[in-house]
Amino acid sequence: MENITTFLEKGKESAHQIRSFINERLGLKAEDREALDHHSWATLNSFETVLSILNAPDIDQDDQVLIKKRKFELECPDQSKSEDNIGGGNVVSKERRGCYKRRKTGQSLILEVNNLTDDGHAWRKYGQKGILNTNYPRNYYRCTHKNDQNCQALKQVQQISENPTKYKIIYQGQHTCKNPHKTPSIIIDDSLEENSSFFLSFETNNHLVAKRPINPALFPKSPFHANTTMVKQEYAPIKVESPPSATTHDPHSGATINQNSPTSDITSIGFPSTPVSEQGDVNSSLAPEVNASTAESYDDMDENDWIKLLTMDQFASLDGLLDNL
DNA sequence: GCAATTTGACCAGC
DNA sequence: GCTGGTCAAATTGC
Repeated sequence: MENITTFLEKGKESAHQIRSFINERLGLKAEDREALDHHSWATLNSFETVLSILNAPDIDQDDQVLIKKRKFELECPDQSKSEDNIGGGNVVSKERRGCYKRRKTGQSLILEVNNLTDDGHAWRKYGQKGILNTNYPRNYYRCTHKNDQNCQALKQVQQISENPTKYKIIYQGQHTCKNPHKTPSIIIDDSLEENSSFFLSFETNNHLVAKRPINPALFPKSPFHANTTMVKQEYAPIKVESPPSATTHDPHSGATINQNSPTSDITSIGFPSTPVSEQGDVNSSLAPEVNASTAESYDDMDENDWIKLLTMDQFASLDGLLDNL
């Protein structure tokens, strides 16, 4: 870890020097200077981002979680395993109600989509909650394989008050389950990408990962790019209160579902500047256009993988700029 | 009958 | 005390 940090610090410093060098030694036109500013900022920001993640006080937080977990286990024996051996009756079950470990906001991925479709995983709804200052309830999902494979992935889906045709999806935790029946990837309609904006957010505890929209081309193979043929209506069971003009009634579940299109049109994936609980809707107006790509599995990619891509892309951009000078 | 969803209650964190 | 996340009994659908 220390080596990584050292290398990143050096890379950051080098990027800074390159920027200074170009700025001072070369007579740039205003537009070139602007481009240089943009790319150098992005490059430096990438280093800052990675460093901030690596330097996050994870160990301390993990320790705290561990302590709380132990306390929880003492007071509330593991519910999934002890359901049958703690006295067994409804009375005991009721007494244990609410005895759980509430998750602290860990790393989360925030998406803003036009439609709700399959993201390649099976989810089971476990709650719905009205949220203050919002017109629509927030739906809570956990991985279907939570019990059989102890998969800890969670997902929240909420229709955006200001723009009811869109939904904010928050993914928390990573899938540890193996589900051969599900194809990975989030689906996006190529046809809409031209005018779409992407924001991607990986949040850590109290940690701002980035403050600025990123180029979606950074994620040429991201799960947010896919073709439209893989779409499956995953969310039919979700009771969402869409505007009358854009909704229909699902005969299967009785739920109201969005009818805009069968695709999952991700319009923004954000780097919010505030924690999940505080941030408003993700601003998509600043992001550049999106290039379409094909669907692939990115289940294996974690936050650092994306950041590597991000960093590499910024270097490539800077490289291209230098070539043109 | 089983699995998934609904929904009121409970509790942690702020 | 309020808000949001989770639990679990009840309900619904296949």
